[in-house]
Amino acid sequence: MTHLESTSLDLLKLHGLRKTPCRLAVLELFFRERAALSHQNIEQQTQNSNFDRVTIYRTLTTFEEKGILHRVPDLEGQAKYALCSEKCSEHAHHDAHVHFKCQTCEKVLCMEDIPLPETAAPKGYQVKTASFLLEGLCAECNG
Amino acid sequence: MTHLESTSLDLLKLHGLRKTPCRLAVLELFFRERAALSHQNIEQQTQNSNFDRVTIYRTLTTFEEKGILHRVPDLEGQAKYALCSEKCSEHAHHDAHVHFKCQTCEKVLCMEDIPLPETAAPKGYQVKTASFLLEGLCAECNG
DNA sequence: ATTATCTTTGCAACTTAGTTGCAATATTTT
DNA sequence: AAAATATTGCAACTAAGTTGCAAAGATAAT
Ligand SMILES: [Mn+2]
Ligand SMILES: [Mn+2]
Ligand SMILES: [Zn+2]
Ligand SMILES: [Zn+2]
Repeated sequence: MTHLESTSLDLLKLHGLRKTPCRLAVLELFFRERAALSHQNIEQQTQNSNFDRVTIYRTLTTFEEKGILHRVPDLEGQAKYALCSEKCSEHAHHDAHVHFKCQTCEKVLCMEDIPLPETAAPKGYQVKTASFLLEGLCAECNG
Repeated sequence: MTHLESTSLDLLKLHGLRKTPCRLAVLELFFRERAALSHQNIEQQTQNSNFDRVTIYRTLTTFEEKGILHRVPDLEGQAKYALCSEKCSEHAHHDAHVHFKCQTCEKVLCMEDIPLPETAAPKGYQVKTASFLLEGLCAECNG
């Protein structure tokens, strides 16, 4: 059993989810890639396993509910997901960090270290959540 | 000719676009509502005119290209559009402001007065554009 | 190890968003 | 009024996402 396999297994147990090939494969994929992934990305990168598209959709939804993955703001296009920090749970997500999308390699990355900038809410408005997406060139593509 | 009609007409002329019922209706709708609108919103709010869905899609695309409308980051769900400031043109958009989505009335608003917060780009990364979406209760719904 | 219970999967069918080609129509220019 | 050009509507298509349900699989109890 590889390292990623056992980490993934632990994560499933921790959240009371059954160990299934699709769930393990999806988790391992997220651990290997360190970027946000769309349903389509996952389908392509697990082609040989031939999981049903619906199963992958359901896996993503389940993981989001449990606090294993969070949705990442990818304007235009499909929903993307990324691994949550340990703070997240079934009850609440705590993924208030900046995200970065590279215009060259298209990767979307969580900048866990960059907190969301403080926001001057206009008077009368009550801000509950915020999301901040930067776009440009990632370290790799910037050269 | 109402005020909105003539404003809309001017805008079409200014961008070298022909005056058509669909384009006028869509522009007037944007001037009346002051919120971002999706294709679906527009289709519903112009039902009696019975414009073809495809025509509405093309109208939105054209307006975006010309710098009349800009896309608004609405995570999940369909693309939304809002009126651009006068600075925008065929050649470049200049809509770097904060957007606000009300969790109650679902309206998405341009906060033209709130500029984007300065962003500490992580080293190695080159930031080119950014988008900041606040969510919560709008002034109306906050009561 | 077998069985019972409860979860997850795969399939088929459906919905909604968005795109493309093309002929008919409307708008602008001459 | 006719010619030139831009826009529309239709039909057909692709892609994303959802739902119901029966069969298969995982875990827990015996
Ligand atoms: Mn993230
Ligand atoms: Mn705006
Ligand atoms: Zn890159
Ligand atoms: Zn509101």
